[in-house]
Amino acid sequence: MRLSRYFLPVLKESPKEAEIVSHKLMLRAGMIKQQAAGSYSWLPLGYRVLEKVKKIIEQEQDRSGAVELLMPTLQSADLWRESGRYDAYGEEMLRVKDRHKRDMLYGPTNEEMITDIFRTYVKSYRDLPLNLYHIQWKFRDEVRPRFGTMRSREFLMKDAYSFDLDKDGATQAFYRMFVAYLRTFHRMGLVGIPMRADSGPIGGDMSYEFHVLADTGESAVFLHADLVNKPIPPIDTDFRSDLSAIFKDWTSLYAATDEMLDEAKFKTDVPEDKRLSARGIEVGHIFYFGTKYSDPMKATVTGPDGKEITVHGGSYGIGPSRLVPAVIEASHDDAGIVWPVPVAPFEVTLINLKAGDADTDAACEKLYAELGNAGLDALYDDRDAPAGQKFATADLIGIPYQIILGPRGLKEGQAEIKHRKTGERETLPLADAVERVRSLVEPQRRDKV
RNA sequence: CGGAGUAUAGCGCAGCCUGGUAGCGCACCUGCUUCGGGAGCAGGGGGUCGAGUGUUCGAAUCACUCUACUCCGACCA
Repeated sequence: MRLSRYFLPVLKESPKEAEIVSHKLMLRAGMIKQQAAGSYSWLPLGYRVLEKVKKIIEQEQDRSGAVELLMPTLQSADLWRESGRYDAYGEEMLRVKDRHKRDMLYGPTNEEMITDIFRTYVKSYRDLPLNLYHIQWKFRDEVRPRFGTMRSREFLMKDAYSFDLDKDGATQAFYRMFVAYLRTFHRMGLVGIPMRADSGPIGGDMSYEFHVLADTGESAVFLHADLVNKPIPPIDTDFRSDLSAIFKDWTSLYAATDEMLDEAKFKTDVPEDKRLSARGIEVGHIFYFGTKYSDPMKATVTGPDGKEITVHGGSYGIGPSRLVPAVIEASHDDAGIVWPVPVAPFEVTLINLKAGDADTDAACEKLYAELGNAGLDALYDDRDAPAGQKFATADLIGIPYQIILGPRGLKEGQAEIKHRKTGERETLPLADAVERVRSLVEPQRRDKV
């Protein structure tokens, strides 16, 4: 992408409505624009990050055996009357009427709709297990949206819904999502820790929240320090096998948010030097809900013995539009965002220090083409602007690597590479620059772990 | 929904108390000079001062009503 032809409205000062660092940086980096309380446009740079986050989620959902589809945002109230939630859901649900005065709603979630799809088509136990998911915009009319896209009213959500014959089957489905989530957050360059959550009226231990550790997180979390660097289940994990050992392994180490904290247990289960108090941002939630929807909505299949079986379900959410600020909260410095490679809008930016100078332009054009040929996501800053401005922009928008080229270096046949995260700079022959960046970027993509 | 604020150019702000027809920085446009960490000089464009009503000879400024947005709290992917 050539910056001169791109749309990147960066701001020197952050608009006053922004309170937390991720919100400020997303506004300053030209990633989002607020349109109303809790409602945002995703500008090109922000949209690229959101798409990368989505892609990783899709890859890991697919790997786990879940199947993607897409359901509408507007739903008929009738479905929600069936489950009883039309009246149970409060003001948070945005209710609208269509031209025929029919009651509609902007979906805050999709359990009813997916259950309707399931009961229409799935009739036999042989079709189970099944896990269907989609990534769609939701709306919850929060009393008080805040922190930018961290807590917006309209938000993007990946929600998966599993269907199984019985609780044992549903438990396996739960484990598959558990493992998929561990992998998903790791792949984004985050530390995502599963924490026992309140499972409400269902009870049991089948409700986990995943929290990203970040100093500015909204909730206090307490965990065993070994969880932070615990290796995730690898890419060749067999999702058709029994994953209970992985689940037990991870959940044997204590981790809880302040709401669920059992201080006595924290102290007895975790040695003192391993007790970690930190802050976390909730980015995912998985839980088993049994027959809560299948029962009233009559989602049943015929069993081997010819009898009708009410299916057991679970649902599994991840908030991509929240993950973007969560990554920023976990990774930034005074100069701006520091993107982990897997979700960076561009992996490398080429900075032409003297746009308009024929030799420098020619050398940059060549480099830019080579970056593309090497399979790198590259942003070429070809603007006619002072060097300082280009450096500041590159740092602000957080591209992991900067290749800096000006007449001075060009005369020596040298280019400079700056590592955004460490600030480290290296000077190397122009001809080696692309390969050097490629070798730095590739292992950090985490697409083969 | 309770409490507290804010609203003046794209962004950040001053002006309001003490009414006299709007200003600063950044951004934007033109020209020249610059060019390795958000450039310099000169010139220029852009605002029914959130909306409505009222008081007044005169309202960004005073009064009332409304709307939007933000913050703290209770609530949430």
